[in-house]
Amino acid sequence: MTRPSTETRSKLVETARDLFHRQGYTPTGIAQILKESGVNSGSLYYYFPTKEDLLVAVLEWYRDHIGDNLIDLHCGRIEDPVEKVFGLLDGYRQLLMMFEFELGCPIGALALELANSHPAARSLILVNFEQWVDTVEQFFRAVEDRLPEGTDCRALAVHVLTTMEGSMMLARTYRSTTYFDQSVTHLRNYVDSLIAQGSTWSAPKQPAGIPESLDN
Amino acid sequence: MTRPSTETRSKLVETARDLFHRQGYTPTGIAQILKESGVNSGSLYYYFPTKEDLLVAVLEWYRDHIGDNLIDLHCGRIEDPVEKVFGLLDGYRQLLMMFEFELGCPIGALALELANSHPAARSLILVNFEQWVDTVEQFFRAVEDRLPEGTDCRALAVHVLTTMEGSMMLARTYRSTTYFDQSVTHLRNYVDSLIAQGSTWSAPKQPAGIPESLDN
DNA sequence: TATAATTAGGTGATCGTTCAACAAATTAAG
DNA sequence: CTTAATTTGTTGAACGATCACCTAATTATA
Repeated sequence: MTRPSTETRSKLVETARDLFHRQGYTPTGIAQILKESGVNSGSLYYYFPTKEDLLVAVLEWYRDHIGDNLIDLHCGRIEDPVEKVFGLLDGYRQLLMMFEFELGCPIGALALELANSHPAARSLILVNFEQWVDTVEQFFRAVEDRLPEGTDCRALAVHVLTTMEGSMMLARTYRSTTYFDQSVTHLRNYVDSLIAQGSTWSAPKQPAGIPESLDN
Repeated sequence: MTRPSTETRSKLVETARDLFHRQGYTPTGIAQILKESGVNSGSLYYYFPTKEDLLVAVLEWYRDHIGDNLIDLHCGRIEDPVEKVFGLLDGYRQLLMMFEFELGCPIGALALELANSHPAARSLILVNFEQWVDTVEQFFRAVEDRLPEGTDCRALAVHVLTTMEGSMMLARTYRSTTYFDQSVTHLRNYVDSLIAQGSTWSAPKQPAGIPESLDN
């Protein structure tokens, strides 16, 4: 049975993706991936010489499907760009509740687990974050005229991402969306205040911290 | 040498704390803890029947020392409560830079790693978060009169925590404080707007999401 | 002498990984 | 068209290393 060339490979990526999401990278053993995918070890190592190569394939899958999976799914039908942002956050909220807080942001969890030890994973996680921020940035750019003049839409999108990641962390720890909701409510309140400000006032002032360039 | 009763034990907790912080719980092996602490395996299992018991001891240590370590250390000399909040965040920023983004929030990383699989750890992580939020809440309460009437200081403190955790995640991934700074700047901008609002306007409206009680 | 604590050499199980043999599909030769 | 050679993919039993953990003997304290 050598015909379904890529089928075995993609089944491995799919199984690994699910297990890494639920359990993390290190706690997930090769044996478990083999068992749940119904693939033998030799086939796995035919496609992925090391476990880390499989991890890279999973992160590449996320990179290539983040658009389909998150953005369009959660906020495709909403028209107002600002509502799209919070529709996206609500999508994550639904994910939390649907799987009883066992699943969070797959990228975020892997980020903290692997940032120090797996350089290849780190740079792919970085790319995933960039794409996420890109998307939210576009939403804000679409309403740039409603925001205070000179507002950095990308920095604002970054703030949305950090709020989301932090909120997911608390939600999974507390097994409750209470803190998630509280934090997102404050974020919404902030964005609202920016828009209210935008019609009359000027831009928010620049960072107080020491500026530094991004080096990846 | 049985005299220094707690010395062996506390050396184990200290070593485990450091390794869990740098590498995470699962990737840290008992053998490494024994090697770096200079303790034999029998002694470890005399105090901690399982690896998870050692983890619990580490989290209890954080619980009992969070006041000394984080709050007083980073923002003890600052007088204005709002500045204390952002002084605390700056403390984490310094931690990131001092250890070249290898160290983040020890609780946050463990939260994502263990929330699903280790119930005892989860509830202790929860307690640590609570203490952190308590502290920041007190800071906001001290300036409650400057905030819009009816502002939920605890919810605002939660928002600070989520921003911090999310910002640390991005900082460690990007190995840069740029995004950290951008997010914190927006948080500061928000708090400033609340204070500006507080002198004239009313409270921010209630959460849009479905309210839910905290169950731990 | 009773107890608290440490030493150090183990245990079986699981870790990620390897590999020789094999089967199916593709290509090339007759 | 048939057949042989080659490539592509799969099988499943192993490998050594490390995993968390155990325990009998020993030392120190009270």
